[in-house]
Amino acid sequence: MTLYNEYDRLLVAVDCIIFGFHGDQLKLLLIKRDFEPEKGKWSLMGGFAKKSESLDDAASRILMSLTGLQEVFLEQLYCFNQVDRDPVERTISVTYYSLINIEDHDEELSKQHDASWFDLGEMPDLIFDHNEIVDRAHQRLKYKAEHYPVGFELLPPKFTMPELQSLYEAIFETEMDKRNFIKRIDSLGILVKLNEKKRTTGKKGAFLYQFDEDKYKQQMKTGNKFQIKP
Amino acid sequence: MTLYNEYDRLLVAVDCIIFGFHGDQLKLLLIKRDFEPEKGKWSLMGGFAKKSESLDDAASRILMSLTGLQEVFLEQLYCFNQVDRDPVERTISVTYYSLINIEDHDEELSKQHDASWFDLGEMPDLIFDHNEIVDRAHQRLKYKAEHYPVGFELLPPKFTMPELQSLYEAIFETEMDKRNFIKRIDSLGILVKLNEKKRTTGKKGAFLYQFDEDKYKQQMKTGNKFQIKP
DNA sequence: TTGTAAAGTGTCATAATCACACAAGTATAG
DNA sequence: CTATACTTGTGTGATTATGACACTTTACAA
Repeated sequence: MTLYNEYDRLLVAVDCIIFGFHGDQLKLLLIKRDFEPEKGKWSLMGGFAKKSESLDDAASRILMSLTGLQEVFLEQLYCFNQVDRDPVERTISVTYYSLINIEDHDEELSKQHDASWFDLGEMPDLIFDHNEIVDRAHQRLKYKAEHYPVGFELLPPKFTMPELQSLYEAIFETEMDKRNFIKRIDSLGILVKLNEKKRTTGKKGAFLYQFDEDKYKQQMKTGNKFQIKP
Repeated sequence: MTLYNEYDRLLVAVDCIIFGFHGDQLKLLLIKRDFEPEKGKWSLMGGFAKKSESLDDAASRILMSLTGLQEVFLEQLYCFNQVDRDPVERTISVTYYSLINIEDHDEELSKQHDASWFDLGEMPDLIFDHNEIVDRAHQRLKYKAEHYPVGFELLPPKFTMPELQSLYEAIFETEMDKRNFIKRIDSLGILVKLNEKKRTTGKKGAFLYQFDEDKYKQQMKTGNKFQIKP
């Protein structure tokens, strides 16, 4: 076809912001680049879009190649489009953020990419506009976690209330009152309390809970709104 | 430079969702295509990204070319990226939505493009995935209007309370109680009440108000949150 | 002057939010 | 075996926000 001949074609990068949570800290998985430009600097994991592949699929592929994970939370964030953002050639970056259970990812793969986890509060300088991208991803995560049950994506399937609370505190960068927090979570009616305790923290041990997708859908159908306010 | 030689370059479309408001109705400005493919069908106004121009600038240019307007609310919405969304060639579309005062746009220009306004509830079938794009834009507008004072972009500088209310009702697709609505708006402390009345509707006439950007910033600084709930 | 159409105004009951402190359970150390 | 240390788990009441609700005012037109 020649219909669109007169127009420019652009390089389209797909970059992934990969969130994890461990030890009260919200974390990001970054790679140390072993290729030009900016070889040796830290950056988001990325790749280039292919003609025969959707960007959603490209993001999945890139995430898979670094973490070994598929079928995890992955959502488009924003298209960064400044003309000079990549010094080599005009490139736009369509970014995707992902929420993973940090225990699930393939450490072998991430070693191969010289990847490592950084606390969100202690990010190194990243290449190009990647620091700006991370900021926007964090903003989006705050919004998303407030209005949708995506926090559980960052936890193991079984988790304790104190863990859940400290996750939300990390996301929102606030402290919360534990009684009010539990009251709100309980009122959502979307968790199942198990008869097991996790004993690693403290001496008393804390009961484990599971998120129940069906209960969540049921609650939303009956007009209940998911919301966790900072 | 040859660093990125092995990668594909893609066509990048920039499409604009242009919202207006008139007579209690939220409206969209669409064009009847006079070019292939899908000549004669309705579509969003769009164009292609250029190598030497940011997408933000491209969106501005496209909006300007249809409406004559510059410096109006314009924000990136989403990058639509299905492989087969354009039958001619693989094209991704980075979309931008705009909120304009419908009285301000250049009718001459829109005539030249065979453009016309449609009520959001009575949209024709659009080309490609443009109906899906419109849905997403409306969702975003709902969110944005709830949390930021963007509604005023859709009104003339001076407007009445009933006009403002019917704007929000159109955006949220709900009805609101006018006493509670006015109470909430008043409590935001961001409007200036003028000593003029608009007499076109009804016989009594309604007082005119203006949005005050400075007051808004002041309110936000003092911890007041903008919010208009559906 | 009277009718009409839309604008403008206040109260109260209910629900949501927020601040706040002590007891319970258990592993470990003495 | 007893005491200690550490973290979990639980309830109430005051304050604030929300939502339902109906009549009066204004000014134009007949």
